[in-house]
Amino acid sequence: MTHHLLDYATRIREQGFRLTPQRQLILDAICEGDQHVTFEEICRRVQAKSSAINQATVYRTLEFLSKLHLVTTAEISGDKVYEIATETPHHHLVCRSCGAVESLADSFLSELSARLRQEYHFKTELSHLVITGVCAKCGGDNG
Amino acid sequence: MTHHLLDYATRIREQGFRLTPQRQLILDAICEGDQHVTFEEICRRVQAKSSAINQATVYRTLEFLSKLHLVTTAEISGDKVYEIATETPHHHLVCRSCGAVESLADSFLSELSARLRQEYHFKTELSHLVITGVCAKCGGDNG
DNA sequence: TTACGTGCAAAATATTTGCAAGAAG
DNA sequence: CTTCTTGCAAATATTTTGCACGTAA
Repeated sequence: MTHHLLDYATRIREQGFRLTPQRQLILDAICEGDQHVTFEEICRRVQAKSSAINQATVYRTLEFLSKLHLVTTAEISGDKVYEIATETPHHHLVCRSCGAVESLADSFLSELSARLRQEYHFKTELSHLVITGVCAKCGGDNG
Repeated sequence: MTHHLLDYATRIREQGFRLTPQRQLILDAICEGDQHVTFEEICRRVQAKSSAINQATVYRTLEFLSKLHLVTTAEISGDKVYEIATETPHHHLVCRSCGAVESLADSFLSELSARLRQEYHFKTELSHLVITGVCAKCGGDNG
């Protein structure tokens, strides 16, 4: 996952905010996790690089980045997780048994979105949908 | 929403647990909310009827009822909410703008479930899926 | 230089736990 | 009776806040 830090910098500055080392580190920390990252994990990564970033700053920064739509949030098996917001939305299959997380292309949901739009006039904003179930490995599924 | 308390009683006793007044009150409180209820709301309702039920009991009971699959949980715009588990699953459309919550029949998701099962061997357990977006009223949608 | 951001520590919230007393079955 | 449950209060955990100092632009 490439980390277009310059883009982030621009998008932050465009809104009249500053790009601080703390914000960079936190963005890095989220990017490095190849998928979802918890608050705890973000703190760990960030503090490995710069020992003294305050937790309060992490809380404030995550809220800040969410407001700017640079970061999205979801809840996976009871844990709040963060992820870099991407151009093309994607979603996740989470196995209730082994906890495995698999990505799911947005196209899988386009039909559903279309129906909801037509029948309910509801415009889905599925940037980060989490679908729970049992994966192939755990289900002993063979058809 | 009918409250088949006897059924709950049976299902609780079947597992070797007891049906206490506290558990009844908490089940009532969840049923009375015509849709999702927060922890806070449950406490309020419960304490309106029996002034002195401890919060710790509510926490423990909700966990207990979840384990028995009598109650389901979801996260709606950052709030953990509880709902009575129904025979036929149903889901929710939540408007990010006005907060309105609309129910969605499970049939809307059957196609998606089928595809995930076929292509991923993933068995969905969508007891309480929350889809965020913008509702007709807020979207100014007309087609 | 001038707000915007951060660190810090304390406050406010939220959740969990141990244990003795109470009660359902 | 038996042991599952509750209440209570204390222990933890989590998140928020105020304020003075630091710093990006």
